[in-house]
Amino acid sequence: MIKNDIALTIENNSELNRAKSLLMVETILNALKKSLSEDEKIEIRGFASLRVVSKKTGYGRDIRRKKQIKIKQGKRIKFRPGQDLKNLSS
Amino acid sequence: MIKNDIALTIENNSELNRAKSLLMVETILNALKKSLSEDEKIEIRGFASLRVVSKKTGYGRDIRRKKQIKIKQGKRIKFRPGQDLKNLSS
DNA sequence: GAGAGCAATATCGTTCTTGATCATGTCCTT
DNA sequence: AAGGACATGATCAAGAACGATATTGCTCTC
Repeated sequence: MIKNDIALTIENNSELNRAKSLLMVETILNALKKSLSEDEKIEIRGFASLRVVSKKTGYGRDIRRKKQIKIKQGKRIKFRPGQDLKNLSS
Repeated sequence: MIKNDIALTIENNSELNRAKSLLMVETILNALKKSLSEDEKIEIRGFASLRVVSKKTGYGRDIRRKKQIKIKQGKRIKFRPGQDLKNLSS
């Protein structure tokens, strides 16, 4: 399933046309991104929760040269499946 | 950010009222769940991708009794942040 | 439909998640 | 506003993911 399919789902279940549906998908995604960028957690009961956690790993590996390389510290997005997703994937 | 906030985002960016917006969120989530339950992968460029992978770990741990316990094999949902999410969390 | 733009893959050592479960905290519905 | 429902945290060890990068393959845009 790709982004267009999601827009199609919106189109089929609302009074919005295709273009507006696609715009709607973008709007929602941007809202989610913004929420995460502001260090908020996203919690969608029954589906999943997303949260930003800090990375601790400070190394990596250069495959070609086969040696360790330094990695800049940063953050990571943690995804936790909710109850419904756990059921379908158990 | 929680589910109601997402519905609010829809309400503010479409001709849908609150109830329809909430219904829209459920519709989309159900489409995503169904997609995953059918072993499809979800790929939203610039945001993230979700895919179902089979679990390999076959053990667990009972904290109270402090001993290993068997775990039934099943599936797991893997989340991979897309470019935009990587940027905001780097 | 073609070209451009991301995602997928392989690699390997260290860090981190997975898994069950109860208690607690947070959210949603009545 | 309160109660019911669901997420969170703690716990431990072993197996899996993470990280960079270039190439390949799929997706999106025009």
